[in-house]
Amino acid sequence: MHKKPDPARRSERSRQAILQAARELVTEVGYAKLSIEAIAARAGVGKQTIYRWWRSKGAVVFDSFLALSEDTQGMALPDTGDIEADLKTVMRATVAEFADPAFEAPIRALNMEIVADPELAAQYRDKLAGPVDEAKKERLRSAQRAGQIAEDADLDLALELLYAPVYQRWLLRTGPLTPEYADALVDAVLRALRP
Amino acid sequence: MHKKPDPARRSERSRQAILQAARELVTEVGYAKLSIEAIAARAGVGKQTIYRWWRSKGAVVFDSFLALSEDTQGMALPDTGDIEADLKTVMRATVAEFADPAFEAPIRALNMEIVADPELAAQYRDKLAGPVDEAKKERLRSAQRAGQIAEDADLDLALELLYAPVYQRWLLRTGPLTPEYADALVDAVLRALRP
Amino acid sequence: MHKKPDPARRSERSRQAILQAARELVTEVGYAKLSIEAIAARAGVGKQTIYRWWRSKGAVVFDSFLALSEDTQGMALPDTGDIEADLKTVMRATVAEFADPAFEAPIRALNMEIVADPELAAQYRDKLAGPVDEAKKERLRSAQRAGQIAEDADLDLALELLYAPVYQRWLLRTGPLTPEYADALVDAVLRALRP
Amino acid sequence: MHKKPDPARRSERSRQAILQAARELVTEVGYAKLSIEAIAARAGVGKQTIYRWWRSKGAVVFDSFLALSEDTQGMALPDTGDIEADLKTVMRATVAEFADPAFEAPIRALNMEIVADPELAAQYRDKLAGPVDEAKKERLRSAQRAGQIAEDADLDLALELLYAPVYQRWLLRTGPLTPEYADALVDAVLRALRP
DNA sequence: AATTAACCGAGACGGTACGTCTGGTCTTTAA
DNA sequence: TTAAAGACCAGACGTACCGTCTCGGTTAATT
Repeated sequence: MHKKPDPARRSERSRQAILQAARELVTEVGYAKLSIEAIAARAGVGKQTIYRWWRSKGAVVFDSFLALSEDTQGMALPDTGDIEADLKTVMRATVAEFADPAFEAPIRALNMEIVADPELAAQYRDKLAGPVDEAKKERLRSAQRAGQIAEDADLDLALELLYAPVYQRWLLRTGPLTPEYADALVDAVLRALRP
Repeated sequence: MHKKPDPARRSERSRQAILQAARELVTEVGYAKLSIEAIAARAGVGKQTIYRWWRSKGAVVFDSFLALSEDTQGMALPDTGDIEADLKTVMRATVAEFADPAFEAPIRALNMEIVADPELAAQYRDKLAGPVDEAKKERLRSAQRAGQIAEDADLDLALELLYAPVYQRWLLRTGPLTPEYADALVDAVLRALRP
Repeated sequence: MHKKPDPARRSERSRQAILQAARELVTEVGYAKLSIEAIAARAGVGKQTIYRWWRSKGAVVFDSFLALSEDTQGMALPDTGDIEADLKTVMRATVAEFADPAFEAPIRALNMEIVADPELAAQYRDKLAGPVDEAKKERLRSAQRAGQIAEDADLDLALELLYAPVYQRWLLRTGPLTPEYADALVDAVLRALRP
Repeated sequence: MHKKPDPARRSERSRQAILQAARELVTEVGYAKLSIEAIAARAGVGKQTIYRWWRSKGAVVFDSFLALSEDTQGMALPDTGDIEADLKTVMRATVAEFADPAFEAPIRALNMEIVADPELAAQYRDKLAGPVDEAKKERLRSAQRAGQIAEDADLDLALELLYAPVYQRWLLRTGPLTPEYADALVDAVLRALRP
């Protein structure tokens, strides 16, 4: 019979050290060359302590990003009343973030994990993407109330039309991520959403 | 000094055996648990023969899919004169293909490779995605000539608006891939492209 | 500072459970594969309780045998007046005991411990071998008084001549342990000890 | 299915390095704390190379001693015509060898292995003990021819009477190993073997 | 009766080593 | 020269135990 570990006895110090080590190593050697052995060594922790609390290397890396963005919660998008200007601001920022080489390696690692592991994908949706998407939809609803977007527009689809092209370009490296691209994207999507 | 292998001397029988073994093993054990060792054993081939001709596990898997779709070349999209109907036909087919569980494992493996390895991504663009995209753009150009789409529309962006949402939904498992979804997507994109 | 445990507070129930578990496990999995972890689990006892009272795995196993043979104390050898007959009786019994496959594993384990650990060897001499050897020497002294053995014979050496060959045969598996062998041994040793 | 390695392809260089490393480490850290991991590291060899050719840690250590004494073969005992003097010379040397603290650790390790593993015990008999015992018996036969030992004496038993007591004293640390002890032993055994 | 100090079961912890698996290189033999 | 075969060095895998530690919960002997 398999006994589950008792979470009450979990060492917070070890947990933090492991997550930090994972974050550091992903940026240093990349996700593919990352080993649990190295994480344990860097964190000054026995390997078993990792295996006790995480299912896989991916779960550790995933949690290390979760922990990072726990303070990103509750943010709201700018609302100047001009949906076009606001969206362009947001999308230009998004595009710039993706283009930042410092985030390249870890975010790509995170995405590989999510693609490969449905369970992590679910966690990602619930804990990271979900709240952010809700904030984005709230801004779009505000635009609906202002009559800038059709009342019957499918906001989930709208979000996908806005973000999926950027995501795909970045993930598959199929094109440059420039501010002009962000603007063109917003223009096109707003045309599709016009009342 | 390192001598490059002479492609003329390459054993076609071994190459085919390796590609087939790779294809079989990807579907059987998944990409993550696939090993060069296992491919060599299944193909009845020395490991060196694999290392001589491919850079990495990913390159072998990638080639094994290339070989499969070599006959998919030169296809053209339907052109009944009604861009909306034609696109809905195509997108419904695309959505159905993605939803097919039989292709799930290998296609996901292929995408993981492309995401992780920029060189394979380039090959993918040139040899697989490129020709298909060109055919799709050709259909859109035909619609432009027919006045169904704005003359100055950015066709690359148009393709991304059509396909990226589907790709993202599938890759991140963020939503169901239904015919209704395909139709809604086409409707939205055509609104964005209207003259 | 390190505080020694207070023997008065020792749980007799735990002690017995540990010794019994050790005995069972030695016969089941052999001494080499025996672990303190397994003993603790089988005995339903915390690991610390073992470490508190014993220095090593060997010490536990050793004690578990000590406990078994605590009732063997105070026995005396047969004395019919005929040293040859008596010794043959005793040596035949000894040989039979060694040949019994049921005792093979645990006794071998005990011997490995004694060979490896001088401190346990000392305990063994004092608590197990010593009394038995004294009884054997007493029988030889009786034979000396009866004039069947030289008065100046070295009885320690005599015991070694009798028992070491049997012990060696058993330990190194260098030959069969038969009643005939026991008789031949007694004959030879008695020739060496003749007045 | 399990494939046996091909001995023809075995690397002699690796074999020697492993045996030497094993010999060094046994004397440095003792048998109990010896690890295959350490042997591989010291020998500059992959662990698999050890597991490929040896069943266990014990087998490696055993072989490392075998290799050492391969040149000890074919030796003969002194034969001055005086069996008592010759035996005392030999037994004093044997006793001195056992008492040498430099050989203590490795020889004890070797014996633990032989005691624990019947297969190694068989190898030990055939390759190490056998030839030496034959040489000893040859000397005794010579004494038989000279009329110093009974013609019908059991020479195997004679050897055991001579060597087992020394072996037991050393193994169980039950007494000192002095030249006087060697002499007393020879005296006693010769009395037992007298014609 | 309340306090208190030790033992107790339990099990997490930092570690070491296990025996296996794979990566990528090198060598041998045959075609 | 290429290929099959497979030994080699290297090192990560996930597991088993080590011996230490901390946690609540008895238990027994003082207060």
